[in-house]
Amino acid sequence: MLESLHEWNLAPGPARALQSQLAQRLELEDRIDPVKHIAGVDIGFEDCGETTRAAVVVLRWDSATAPDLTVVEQVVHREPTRMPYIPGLLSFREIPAALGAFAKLETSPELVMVDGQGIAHPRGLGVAAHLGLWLDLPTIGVAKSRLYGKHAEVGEQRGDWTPLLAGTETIGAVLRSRAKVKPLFISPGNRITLETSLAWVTACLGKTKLPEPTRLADRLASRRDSR
DNA sequence: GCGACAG
DNA sequence: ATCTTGTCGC
Repeated sequence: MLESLHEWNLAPGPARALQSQLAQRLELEDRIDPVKHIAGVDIGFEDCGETTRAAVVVLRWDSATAPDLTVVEQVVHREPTRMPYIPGLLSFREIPAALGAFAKLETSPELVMVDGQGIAHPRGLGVAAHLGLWLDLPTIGVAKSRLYGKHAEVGEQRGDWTPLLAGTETIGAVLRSRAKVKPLFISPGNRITLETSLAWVTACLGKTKLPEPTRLADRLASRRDSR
């Protein structure tokens, strides 16, 4: 479609304007089909950054055997890097490759966890939120550091969390996913609330800092297991 | 004008 | 993000 051809080739100014527009289309209430498969997404780079590699890992969620998660499919997609990293415009650099990976997927996840911010973004459209609009799926942003918002100190215990604030509005949560480790920044992307996002991230937490979907996608995108 | 700044 | 070995600790 015409719009898609231009969406990924915008200059910084127009890109920021588009983010503000698209943010208004986000659904911040739960609209989630019964969850049977959860996908984790992450992007990596090769050839000194010339090639972008998107990785998607799909895990099976069994309410009966939960929190046991089994990998049912994993896909890697490579394509030329289209633009440099610019704080606040990460989605324009990573989403094209991510969509390529999803296109190769045979399984259809009902929930997606993305390495990056959801609505915890200057214009309310982090990579997880932007991808959620394109896939029309519930997405959760799971970032390893802060981009936007303020917060109090987080408790030391695993599971402790404190709201991430933009003025008086809560846009996410700073979660201590594991004791003695830097906290995670969780924020809803699309079709999900912060409360539900926290519940799913917590449910997918293994013994490491990152929830399984993102942890496995990270490993796959980081070049080690991808070949 | 001076910082801050996902991956 | 990426370049990179060993090493300290639960």
